[in-house]
Amino acid sequence: MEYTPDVDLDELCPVCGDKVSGYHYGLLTCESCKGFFKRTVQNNKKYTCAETRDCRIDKTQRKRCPSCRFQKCLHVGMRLEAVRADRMRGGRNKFGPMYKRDRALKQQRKALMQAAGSSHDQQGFSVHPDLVSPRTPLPTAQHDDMRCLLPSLRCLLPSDLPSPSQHHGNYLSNWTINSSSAARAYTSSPPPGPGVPALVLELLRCDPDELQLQNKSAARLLQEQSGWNQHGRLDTFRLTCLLADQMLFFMVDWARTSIFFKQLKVRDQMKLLHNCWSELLLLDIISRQVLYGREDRLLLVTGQEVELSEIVAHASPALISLVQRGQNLVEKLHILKVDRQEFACMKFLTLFNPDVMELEDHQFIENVQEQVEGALLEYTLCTSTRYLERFAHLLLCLSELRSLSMLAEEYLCCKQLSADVPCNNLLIEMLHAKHSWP
DNA sequence: TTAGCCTTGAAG
DNA sequence: CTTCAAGGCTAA
Repeated sequence: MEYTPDVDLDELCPVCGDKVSGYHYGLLTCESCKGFFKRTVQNNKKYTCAETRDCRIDKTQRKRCPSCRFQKCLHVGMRLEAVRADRMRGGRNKFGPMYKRDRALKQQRKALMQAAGSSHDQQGFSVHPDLVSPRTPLPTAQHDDMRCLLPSLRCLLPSDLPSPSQHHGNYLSNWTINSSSAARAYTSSPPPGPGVPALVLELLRCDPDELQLQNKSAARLLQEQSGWNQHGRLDTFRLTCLLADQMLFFMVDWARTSIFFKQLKVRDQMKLLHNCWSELLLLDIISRQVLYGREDRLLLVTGQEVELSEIVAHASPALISLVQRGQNLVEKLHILKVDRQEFACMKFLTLFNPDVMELEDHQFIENVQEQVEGALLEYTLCTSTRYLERFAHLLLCLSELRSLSMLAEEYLCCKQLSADVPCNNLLIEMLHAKHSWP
């Protein structure tokens, strides 16, 4: 078993891919990007891109476009506040504890990956190499402060840690909005980059960190698996439901802390989520494939991969057609090279659906829909020459997503009728909600 | 301007 | 005391 004592330093700089030299301005970066970021912020430098604001930044080309380099610095999560206005040397800043937590998280992640890798090898699972040395931004303070929200754990595993009391019984009915922590999350937004609409940046900031999702879901899955292994073989479908259930909790957590959504009354929040949960779930899976996935494999939220051929080999015709339609959509979005910004907009467009019946704050929801649509259009205008066509394609994908999600819900309903779905979880609550509204 | 190495100094 | 992420310096 390979062991590297210096866990942090074998990673690559998320900006340019060079060797990292330590934590700088919020995350692990190389020495040169540290210096570049410092010079840019200290001297209040303004750059302009001579190309189309999407220059590749790597070790050999990082000097060519400072504009895109700085943009990337901000995008991966380097923090302006960490550059000191008074230029005081030495000492520590408020990020110290965050660095410490991040180190612990990485350590834990590494152990998890080793455990997951060895225990899944016989089952055809593998671990995505890009995710072992991540290219996603590091967790920020706001994510670290978020408590681990897994109330479903309570119902499925009663012996587990106690969860907050508001999560007893019906998961959504008496769920409360923690506005103070939500407000804190958006107090310091980076300055809008050239061409990227401020709202798009804001929506992107609401996106959870992929690595944290991985850690939480992988830990949960391993725990479940160890429990099952004592009593018999693990059931794949049951495991899938568990994973979907987990993803639903992440989704609810994302929504409740997101801009606009947190301003809504709980009743409207529930209606919106009940309406679009399956779309958001699929969009989440699909965006993961487009952004990080590899061909002919399904990348799970846990960071594990499953061969598509393996799924198809064991699936019913209904499931096979679902998988194929999903793959077509992945392919389409992949060709379009849809990025995180656009996916973030698409998530909000899906969530803020003004067609939902009996909304109390219908006007507001319609406004949000229009604002996000406008921001997405503006964004495509900056990033694509054939922006109208691109924008139309993206909306078309959303409508395909809608019909796909309806098929998926039908599939789940059939499965549930045959009592294959484990009951008493958020997935089933969502499945039933749409039909049981007054 | 860049990027590797140096100095500093509060936190642990 | 040690640590290590800030800022500083300087040759290329």
